[in-house]
Amino acid sequence: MTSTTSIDTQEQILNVAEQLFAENGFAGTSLRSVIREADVNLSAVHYHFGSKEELFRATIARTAKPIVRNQLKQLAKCEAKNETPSIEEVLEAFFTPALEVVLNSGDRSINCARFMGRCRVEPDSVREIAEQEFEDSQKAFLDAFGRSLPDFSRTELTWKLDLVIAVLLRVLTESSKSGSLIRDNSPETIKTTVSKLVAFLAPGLRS
Amino acid sequence: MTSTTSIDTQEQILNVAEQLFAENGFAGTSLRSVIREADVNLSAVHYHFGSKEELFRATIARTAKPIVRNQLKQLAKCEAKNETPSIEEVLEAFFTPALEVVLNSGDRSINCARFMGRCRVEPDSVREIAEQEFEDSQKAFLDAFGRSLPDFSRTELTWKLDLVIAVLLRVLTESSKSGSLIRDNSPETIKTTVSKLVAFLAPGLRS
DNA sequence: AATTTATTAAAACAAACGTTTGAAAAAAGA
DNA sequence: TCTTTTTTCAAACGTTTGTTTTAATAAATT
Repeated sequence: MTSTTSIDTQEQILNVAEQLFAENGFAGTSLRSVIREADVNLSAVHYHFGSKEELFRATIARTAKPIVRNQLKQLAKCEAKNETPSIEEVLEAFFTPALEVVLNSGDRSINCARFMGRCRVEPDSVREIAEQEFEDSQKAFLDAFGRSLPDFSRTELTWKLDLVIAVLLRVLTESSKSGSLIRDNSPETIKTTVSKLVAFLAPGLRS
Repeated sequence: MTSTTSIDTQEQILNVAEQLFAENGFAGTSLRSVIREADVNLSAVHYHFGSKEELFRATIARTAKPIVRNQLKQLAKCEAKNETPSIEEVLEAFFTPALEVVLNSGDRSINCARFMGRCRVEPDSVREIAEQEFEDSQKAFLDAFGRSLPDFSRTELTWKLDLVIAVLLRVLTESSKSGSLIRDNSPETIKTTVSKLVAFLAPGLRS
């Protein structure tokens, strides 16, 4: 079935595509620049993925799926322990999986962070592809916000969750730069980053 | 010198370029799509601006210059009144001019907001052009943060200012959508939006 | 070993890209 | 009015784009 070399080809294309999509966006990335750096034939991308758009979908799905899965799992766990968890716990369940998945991606960490950030500002047609991959998480956490902060309207919680995501993505995107919130990829760095983020945002969410 | 028709041509190109750069980014926007919608000749953009890159620079400069000027003015004013203003006053001096300029741009409001947001995630070569236009403001407000929050290190204040900008841009970008923080362009909406933003961020900045 | 399937390779396609050119038209200055 | 400058226009330049086609090679199956 799936021979070793073909898996390598697919993965190599995905890795390079992730980097170039992150740096130059969907429109700014040509398939030829991808195959040049991935050292594969131009036809390989159409053979394995079908089109440029399908390649984009596969690229975001690879990162989004484990994040969403772990976010929902951690949210469920903290709601099992406590019927109405605090907003701090909800934020923790939101941030931790994202930071873990991204920061534990080895060499891909920075690309995968910047790629997610970039997805959010792609043109509508491209952005929708990415948003589909996160919509389960987004819906679940908006509900969780509603239970933890019952005094606010749905619209108020909507823009607040939106800003929480903006902050998370900014932190991930800038994680490699000097003066960043994130210093390394160790487990305790993730924990302290999460609590810094929670401390930064929780008061404003209650206000 | 500058005939009426030529000013109209330049402005029309700038308006359309702003919209398309905002929607599709620098690489995703072709000069041909600009001139098509602006209803001018292809050569007009090279005649008036020189190149696609120079057109981009002119587009961001038009919005950035009045924002930066008013931010610095308001910051100076509030520091004249009070040697060490509170972080709330500093945030207010940062947010108000940006919201005013963007929301008072008539039809261009949404394009000009989304364009600024997009500039921040352009590839390095393009992003630098935009960052040059804001660097005076960014430097001044980092210093102001340092005076208002003397207990934090420069690196801590750097990522905090960075997140403040991320939140501001997200609010501006989403200003047209339902469930947004901003409901209309009236002066009192600007004031209440600013105080909501200040309330949302100031506690986290002190933490 | 023979045959079928999966994968890679090279070449070509029309369409769209940023930029340049040289001439026509419009506006301004004398 | 005549001359000069400014602005517009159509056409073409050489590249690059995503995709398709056809053939060659490698791997798996029988």
